[in-house]
Amino acid sequence: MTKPDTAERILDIAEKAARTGGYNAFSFREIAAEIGIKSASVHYHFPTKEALGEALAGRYSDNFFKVLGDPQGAEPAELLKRYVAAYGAALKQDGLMCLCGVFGAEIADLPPPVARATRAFFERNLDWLRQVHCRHGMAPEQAEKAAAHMIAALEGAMILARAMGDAALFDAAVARLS
Amino acid sequence: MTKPDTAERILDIAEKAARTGGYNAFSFREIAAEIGIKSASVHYHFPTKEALGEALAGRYSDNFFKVLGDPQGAEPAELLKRYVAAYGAALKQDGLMCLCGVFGAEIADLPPPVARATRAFFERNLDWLRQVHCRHGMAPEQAEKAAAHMIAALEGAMILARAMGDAALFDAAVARLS
DNA sequence: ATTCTCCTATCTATCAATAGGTAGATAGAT
DNA sequence: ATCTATCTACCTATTGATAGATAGGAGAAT
Repeated sequence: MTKPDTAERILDIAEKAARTGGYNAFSFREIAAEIGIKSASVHYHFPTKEALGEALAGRYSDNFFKVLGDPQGAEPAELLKRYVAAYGAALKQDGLMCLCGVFGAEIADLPPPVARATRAFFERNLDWLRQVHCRHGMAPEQAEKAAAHMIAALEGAMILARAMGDAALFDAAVARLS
Repeated sequence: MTKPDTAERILDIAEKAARTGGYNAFSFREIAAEIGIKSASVHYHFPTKEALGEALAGRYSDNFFKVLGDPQGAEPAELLKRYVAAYGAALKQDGLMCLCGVFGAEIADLPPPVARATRAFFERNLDWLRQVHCRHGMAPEQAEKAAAHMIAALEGAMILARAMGDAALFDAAVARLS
């Protein structure tokens, strides 16, 4: 039989809540209640909230880049299309914000380890995009700007679409990117 | 003498906290402590937290569009430059996020009146930009996309710059806009 | 085979801190 | 005498976190 893997379920539930309302939107008690255990048992798997938040951002980042694949792999144009689609999927399939987008908005109030993990996500994004743009024949200076622009447009597009309750606004906002 | 105008001070303090850590980052007690009154007195000016949040978003929006001015006023190119500068000022002068950007990221967890006021901010943004772009000779369809794109890029650029602790990333991300 | 030991994962029970909110009193100004 | 703005004192709910007990399984020692 498939083992419950409580730690994974904790992360799943916490991620969903965090991507809806930020770092304060998930609590040990709510997570425990949804699984059907006690809040003390959640502390067994993640000793503190900041440890849970850090694991959350780390797993989200890893999953994200597993989908994107090697920046030196497929054709640059194809990779960029895949990049935009990854954000779109997070919004439309999950119906949620980007976890690190939410954390990024409130970064100054996050515990240092969570803030670090959030920063790492954006650093990896910048790095991945810089590589792809350079392969596409762009000068390093321009690649840097293009990378920052793409991240910004996609994170902002998610906020705008969710705020207005209109997923079509996401597509409108990022139409010029791909 | 200048009267204290407690309500205004409450809004100032709450706005700063909210633009740092979102809706849960400001509390009646913290606001009261910073002013030097009791939390019950804050309830006198704003009966509930959602009323305070709503007033917060409303005032932020009004101030923002007072800076921008009439979309039918100055030259379109000049207006767009002013628009980008307004976001840049919010980030660099205040050192804070856009209030409605933070609220937008956690909109699904906000009390309905606060969510409405946040949506109204973005609606006004879309409207203002649509008008300016149309005046600039853009077709309505393209103006809609361009408007959504600008809002998204600017909100996202603020998140990225704050998350990475590097204001230059804001300029890099929005370089192509103006 | 039985017993002892250890680890895993959960439980009960509780703590101190903080949250938003309310009732009712009070001082001062109009 | 009324209104404004504050106070004191309290309530209930929720938060993250901890101490200590418990049940069950795995492996080793007898």
